[in-house]
Amino acid sequence: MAVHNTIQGVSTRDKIIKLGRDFIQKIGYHSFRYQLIAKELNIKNAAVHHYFPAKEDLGVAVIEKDRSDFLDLIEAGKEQSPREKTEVLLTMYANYCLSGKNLCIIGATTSIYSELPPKMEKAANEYIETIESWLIDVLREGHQNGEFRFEETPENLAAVWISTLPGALQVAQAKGAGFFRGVLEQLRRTLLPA
Amino acid sequence: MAVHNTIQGVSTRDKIIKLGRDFIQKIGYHSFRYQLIAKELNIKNAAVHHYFPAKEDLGVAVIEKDRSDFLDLIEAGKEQSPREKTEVLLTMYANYCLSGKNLCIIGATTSIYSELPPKMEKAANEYIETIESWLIDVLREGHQNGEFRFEETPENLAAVWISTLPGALQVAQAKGAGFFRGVLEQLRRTLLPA
DNA sequence: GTCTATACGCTGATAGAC
DNA sequence: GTCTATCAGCGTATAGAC
Repeated sequence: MAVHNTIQGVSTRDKIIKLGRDFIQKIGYHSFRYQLIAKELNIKNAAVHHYFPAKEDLGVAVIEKDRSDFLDLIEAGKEQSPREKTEVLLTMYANYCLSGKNLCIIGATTSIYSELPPKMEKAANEYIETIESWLIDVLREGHQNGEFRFEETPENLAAVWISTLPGALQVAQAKGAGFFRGVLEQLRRTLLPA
Repeated sequence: MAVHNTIQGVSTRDKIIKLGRDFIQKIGYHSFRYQLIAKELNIKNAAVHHYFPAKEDLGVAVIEKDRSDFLDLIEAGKEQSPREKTEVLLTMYANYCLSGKNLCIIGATTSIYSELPPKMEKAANEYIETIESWLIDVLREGHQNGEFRFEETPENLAAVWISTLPGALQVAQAKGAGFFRGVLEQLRRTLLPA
């Protein structure tokens, strides 16, 4: 599909997913419209529907793309220390904040969770599960090798992190980037209590 | 206005605000419609518009009502210890989780922050500021009297709390109530590190 | 793959009678 | 204060030509 475009670099389909993700993270799934993507790509509404017949199809593709990118990221860093691995996650969120992405995928989906079409709910659950289970493993690994010194369970600590990061990204819109930096500083401390 | 209704108990206007808050916390501001309120009160769409001509007017009223309720709550507990005061906040959120309220007002507003009408943005900012400044004071008070033993600044710790609580409420929809309890347990520990 | 054109439903909102 | 009636606008989605 779209062979010539693929050869040139990025297919229209991939551009749509990328733009869809950008818009969803900036204004949320409900506020994002196909027209925004069409305008950006200088095509028409109907052309976007050619790739993703229903909006929820694109929604699922965006979630899965972001999950896939995350898996690539952790695969690339699998030889790093636990501390470095947690920094990957924190840096990812710091970049969201700095680049005007007001929501992560977790926040974008859970803030409208009760309204999600079944396929999107399923994709969101898998997405969250992926990050959570990875984080639990990283925390446990760091605890066992002595790099981390927290006293709570890796499960509970991971639960706090995947709640705090989406929440802080949202609240930082009202309180500013300094607010978010303070939260990051705090999360780092939870790994090494005095 | 609506004197006879007020005498009977609760005015239609107050019922609309209460229902508006319920719906906003369950399905979010964008998904909530006047028709849902009208149906619940056995009146028509136009009747709701009589009290709140524009949807954002009701949005503002809901935020201010929730802020007012919170102020009443902390006024009632002003003689409590810092520890008891923090429990008031945690219990409030635990009740959200248990009563099917998927979003707090902070989460409901910050998840669509970039799309908020100016008046709602202002109301949201005041709301967040109210909770944040109260919490900072409580944390500082508890630290000074020795009830809390955290090592970070009250400002940063408060920032974490008002990010974590809205975030955890959202994510708990996907992970279940046990997830939320784990987060609460963890937050309590941050006041008393080992 | 992209277009024009259009249908459709829904929601916010208004006018005016009662 | 509540109603009936109605509207305009928007967003999703489709049909069919090119």
